[in-house]
Amino acid sequence: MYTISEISRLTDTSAHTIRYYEKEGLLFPKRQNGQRRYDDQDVTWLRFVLRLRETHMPIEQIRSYVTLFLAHGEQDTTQERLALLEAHHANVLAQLAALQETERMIAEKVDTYRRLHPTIPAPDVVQSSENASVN
Amino acid sequence: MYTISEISRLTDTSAHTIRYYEKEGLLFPKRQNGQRRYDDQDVTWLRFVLRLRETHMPIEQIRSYVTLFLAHGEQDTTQERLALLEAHHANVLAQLAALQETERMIAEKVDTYRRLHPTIPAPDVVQSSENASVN
DNA sequence: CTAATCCTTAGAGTGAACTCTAAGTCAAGC
DNA sequence: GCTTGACTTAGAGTTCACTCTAAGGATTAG
Repeated sequence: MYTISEISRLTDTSAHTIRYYEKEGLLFPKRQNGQRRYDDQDVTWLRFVLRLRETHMPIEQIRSYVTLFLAHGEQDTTQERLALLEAHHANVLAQLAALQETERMIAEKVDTYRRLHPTIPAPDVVQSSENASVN
Repeated sequence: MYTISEISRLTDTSAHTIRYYEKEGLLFPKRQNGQRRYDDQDVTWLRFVLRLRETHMPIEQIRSYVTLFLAHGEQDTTQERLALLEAHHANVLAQLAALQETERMIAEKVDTYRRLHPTIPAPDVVQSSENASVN
């Protein structure tokens, strides 16, 4: 069982943010004499939440997911949760595609720069001179 | 030569945003009797800017890049521009890595769901039943 | 015992990137 | 010439996700 400062250290996230996430309904730790206590499962869950955030899933959507999870027991919310997850999955795949295309564009631009200016040291790229225009 | 409403349509970006980008120093179209006119190069450039934004390059950094470009002629700003681009390139690669890992986590979770609930139709996944816990 | 950590409420502040409005003027296309 | 679109300035408003503060009280660890 971890205190807030411990999980804060473990996940490299400020206690402020962790309390904020709780207020937003993303976390729900146990309490010991009023103080928050987090177990390993909570740590794992927070890490997953942070990952979702890194991939720009809005807090509100994460909350929907959690809400469905908590509603489970009264009704079977599996399908809805699966749908949410798959929607975000699609989203992540789209982000991946966009990133890859941009990556390609940038790499190409960098390459063109290098070809135009063979004087600049490159980290292991074979250069051929050619003409092209770059912004 | 396109008007603002035309480039707006072409890039699926509001005229508001396009003027905002110009105010922020990212665009600099020609003028005809005071009205903005965009050529194909401007369209290409705007598209590149949008891509950079999609990959979360801050406007300020894009502006730095543009500023260097405009300063070119007085001095050679190639190295600085290259540095900026490569920094963002590294950034994009990091984003890619994060996304891929999250993608894997989500795919795994979806898979576990499916394994726990073989009743839900899956789009071409062979299922084996096993027990596991999912959030 | 004492210092460090934690709690709460309630709200203010921040920064980024838009997004929109209003008012009045001017240009373009048919 | 009329309608539609474009212009400007200047600023207000919005959304999102934090981020921080203050005040006063409780708990924990050494």
